[in-house]
Parts: sequence; structure tokens; C-alpha cells
Amino acid sequence: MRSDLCGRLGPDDAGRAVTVCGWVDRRREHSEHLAFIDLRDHTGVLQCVVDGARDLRSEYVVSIAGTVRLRPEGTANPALSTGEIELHDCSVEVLSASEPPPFPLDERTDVDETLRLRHRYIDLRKPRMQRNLRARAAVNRAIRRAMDAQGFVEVETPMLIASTPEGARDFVVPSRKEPGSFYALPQSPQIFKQLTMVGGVDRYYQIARCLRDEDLRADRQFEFSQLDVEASFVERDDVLGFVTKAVAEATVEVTGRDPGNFRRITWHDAMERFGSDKPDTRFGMELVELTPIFADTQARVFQAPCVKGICLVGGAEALARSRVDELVAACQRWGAKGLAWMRVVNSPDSIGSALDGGVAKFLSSAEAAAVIGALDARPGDMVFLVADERRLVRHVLGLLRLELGRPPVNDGSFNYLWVVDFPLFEALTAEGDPIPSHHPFTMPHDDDLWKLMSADGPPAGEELLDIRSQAYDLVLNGWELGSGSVRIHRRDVQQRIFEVLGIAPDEAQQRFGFLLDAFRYGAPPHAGFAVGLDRLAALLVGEENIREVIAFPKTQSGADPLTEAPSPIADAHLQELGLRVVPPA
RNA sequence: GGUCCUGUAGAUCAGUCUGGAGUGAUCGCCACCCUGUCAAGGUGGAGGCCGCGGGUUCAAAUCCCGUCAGGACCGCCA
Repeated sequence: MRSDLCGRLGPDDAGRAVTVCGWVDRRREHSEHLAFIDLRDHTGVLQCVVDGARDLRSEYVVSIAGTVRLRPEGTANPALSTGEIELHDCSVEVLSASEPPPFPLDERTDVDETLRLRHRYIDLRKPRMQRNLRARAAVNRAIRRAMDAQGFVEVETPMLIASTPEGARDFVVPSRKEPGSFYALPQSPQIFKQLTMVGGVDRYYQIARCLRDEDLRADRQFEFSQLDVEASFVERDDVLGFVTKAVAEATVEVTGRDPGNFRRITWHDAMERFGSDKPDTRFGMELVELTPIFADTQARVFQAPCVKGICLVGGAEALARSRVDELVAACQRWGAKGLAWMRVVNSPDSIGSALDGGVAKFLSSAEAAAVIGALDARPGDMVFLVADERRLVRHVLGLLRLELGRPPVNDGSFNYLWVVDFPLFEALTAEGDPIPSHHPFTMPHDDDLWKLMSADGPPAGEELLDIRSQAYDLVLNGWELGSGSVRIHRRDVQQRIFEVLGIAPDEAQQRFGFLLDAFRYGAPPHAGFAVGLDRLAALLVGEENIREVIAFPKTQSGADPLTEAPSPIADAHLQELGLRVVPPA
């Protein structure tokens, strides 16, 4: 039907008779006997000189046969990759007419999201979306190549599985054959990939679809894809190596650029210095420890278990008072009692303090000097302090740091960072039971295992929170790209974990029985990881929303304007499934 | 569950703070003109439930309340 692709033709093709197919991108009609048609396919745009264009409109699908020639002197278009040539002596066949499109296909206008998604099949024609979908395919291709080269076997795992109470909210599918029972859609293939290890697969991977019924964000959809990895007889650093190889290969495949070093930071350092377990280390403004400075302070606002601060260079003049008030309000929304701010000035006041404004008047001159020194602040800077429980201080200042200094996530840099040594438990419930920070099969850190396995019984309460695990995350420009861990393969350790978590043996058997059963029959030591491919693809093409690399995404409320999902189903359908809809109260 | 921003012509926006005559602009669309444009150009034309509902007012796109939709974020996402 066609001999060539629009964007692949060049001066070397001059004189060739070709047939190209595509969409009418733009037409410039000069008279009854001269018009230019820009014909677009997925490779680019080609100018075709036609006799008349009265019966051609935007987005008509046409086939144009003609002869390639160099454009006449002085009419080349350097902005176009095919700008030196054109197709002439054209005969045009309309393959499919089109109504005027509901929105322009140019790259200049930001079209309303609902409109784009309702007509996604048109939106996808844009060069940007064509590039993104192809980049995403390139990511998958590179990953498959890298995993294959490292001896991994691609194994598919089921989509209809049993619901387990851990983790995110499940999407659920009613069973027809067993009314009242439900399948869950996988939040991840976690259990199955561990079972492949018991099954002797040795090295498993999958580009897996995962589903979680949690609120959507720029970097979160209900449905997403991850590179899921698990390997036997390996340690943490082996896994980091496998994943680094795959992600680096994908980066090169899409961007042609070396991703550089994948640096490492401990979870503890990430939290203390950046207030986040997914630190964006592309910029400074690190959180600085100020607690000792205020150990004996008279200033009541700083009489707290923890005081930290950040310094905004030039902030004293750059930030209007109204903006500062907004920041204070934001910090209060984030859970802080308040946000202390002060400007650094040139000439010290009567008590010798170079801090001014805000809470400056409550600080002694020694405290002021120490704060300035610790934050390395200069005149003209603004310093922000939060005093509270340590966790809260880190959290609030971490968010404030991002608010004040974060570059766009898609600024073209690739800052890969491994965060290692996550704590085994992230917090205690009101009843004092710990909550696993990864999942209950995560191996404790080698250096902390003795604490957990002590013959006197496990520690309790706050001491538990000091135990580190062999869990790790991969972060790119402040986005969590994925996480993984070394799994527990020792029965005694697993039993101790359940004991600490307050899960009785019979309950553990009920919830995770099939995995625990499997582990009775010879489980190899194993470890794994999962990489969010939507996020990776988005950042590699410079998008700040994963919708842009998903062919048919959902809106933030979880709807699909194209198919109108979710939608009610017929009563007969409900009846067959043994379901009845309860009207909202 | 919560906070914030945005809904005006097919599209993108201005007008809203400070209520007042007929809601404008650009692009697109339709017709005609135009032989080297490339975001072609010219002339003319059509096109509006100012998201929806209620309230205040002599008078509401504009103020107030509610609601729906989209977006960003907090919570949530083992």
C-alpha cells in the first residue's frame, strides 16, 4: 500500500517515485491549482505539492503517490527533517475522511485532560505521544535484553489471585462459580515470584501488570507495570547489580546517555539529611541538625526533642511576607505546630544577633550565631526551623525543602540513588505492635539480626524500630522507582518476625499458609526487586506525569472518559454473581 | 477523608478581585479570493445554558452556598 515512510525520505531519494500514507497534518491552499499538504505518519511530516486541495481537510487519511524532488531554491524548511525535499506530481487518494478534530493536534496548546482522554485515539497521533509510546517499548525491549543476558527467565503469574490482607486496597473480582467469594487482582506478583524460587527457577523476571485501589497521583495510576525480579543464592548487592544493569540499559536505549553512577545512601542518612526516604538529591538545601544548639534554650518554641533547619539562599528578599505565611500554613497542614523563620541580615542588632524577623527575638545571640554557622547562612538568606518530635521534623522540613527548592522532575538529569538499610518496622500501632516497613518476609540486616533473635526473646516497643532490614529502594529525581529486599528463608527468623508482629502461628498459617508450606520443602535463599516502569519511562522522556507514557490512562478520580468506565452492570449480571448493590446512604 | 487551583464559542484564553449597555481575542470551522507556502496570506460569515443547581441584589460570567468535572498536593500507596 505504501513504499516509504514520510519521515524517512531525504535528498538521496530525489527522483524516486514513491507512495506514502498518513494523515493530513496541515494544508496550505494557494489557489485552485497550487496547494501544499503536510502528510504525517509516525515517522514525521512530508510536504506534498498538489494541484488542488478542495476536498482535503485536517486529519483525512490519504495515500499520495508522487515523485520526490529537492525543493526549489530558497524554499527549503530547516525546521523540518524532510525540509529539503517535497513530493510533486502527486495523485491523492482519500482513504478515510475525518470530521474536524475536537482539539488541535499541535504541540503548543495544553488541551483539557478529559478531552484528550475522551479522544485518546486522536491524542495518540501527536508526535509527543508517538515518541512516548515508542520510548516505552524501547524501555521494555532493553530490559528484556538485559535480564535475558543475566540469565533471567520470564515467567507469567496469575491475575486472578487470593486476596491477602497486607498492603494496599485490592481490586476485587466476584466469582461466578462460587457466589460470595472473590478473586483479587495482584498488587504485585510478590508471593508468586518467591514461589518460583522455591520452584527452582533460580532467576525470575516479568514485566508485570499490577493493580492497587489507592488514590491517583501524577506518578500513580490504578494499573501500572513493573519490572519484577527475584533471584536465588544471591545477596543484596547482586540484586542491586541486576537492576542497575537493566535500568542503565533502558536509560541508554531511550536517551543515548550514560546514566552515571547509582550512588547509595542509607535510609537513616536520607531521613536525617533530606527528610524523605526518596530524597531528591539534585539540589542541596539539606536538613541541618540544630538540636544541640537549643539544648538549654530559653525560647519555648525550640524546647523540643528535635530541632532542624534549612537555609534558602537569597530567601530574605525573594520571599514576600504573604508567601512566608503560606509556607507556615503549609507546615501546619503537614503536622507541625509551626514554622520558625528568620532573615539573615548584615548588621547585627543590639544583642549581636544577625537574625531578624519571625522568631528571631526569642533567640540568644549565641544561639543565633550557632544557627547561622550550622546552616552556613549568609546575609540575605532565609532560615526555616522546625522543632518537634524527630519524625515530624524530618517529614515537615523534607516537604518544605521540596516546596522551596525542587527542580522540575523532568529537568533532563538522571539522578539514580539506592536507598539501603530501611528499618524493619516503620512504626508502632496504638497497641504497640510494629508495622513492617516492607513486608513480613523481609530479612533483617545481618548486623541487627542478633537483636531480633536474642535468646531472651525479641525486643519490644521503640527498640524494635532501631532494627534495620535488608530492604532497599531505587530513587530517580525524588521519585520512588522501586523497592525490594532479601527475603527470609529461615523458619526460625520468620517465626520470630510473626511473633513480634503479633501474628499467632495459626493466623500466619491462615494468611500466608501456602508460602509457609512451600518454605518447608527447601526454600533457597533469595532476594528480589520491582521497578516501576511507568515512572521510569516518563522520566526518561522528560514527562512529569505517567499518563503521558500510558496509552489509555485514567483521570485522577479513576475514570476513563473514553469508555466511561467504571459503569454499572445489568441486574442479570449482578444476579449471576450473587451480588446486590446497596444504594449509598 | 482533606487542602488548593481551574471550568466562558469546536480549541486556548481574557473579562470575575471592584456586580451595570451587546461577553471579547486568537486559532479552528464555512464561503470566496490568492501559483512557493510551511503556525501561508486576504475578505466575509456562522458559532455562547459564561459546568450545573440554589441564594443575595433593581441588576450576577462576576458576590455567597451547594454540586459535578479536570488538575496539583496531604492522608493513603506492605
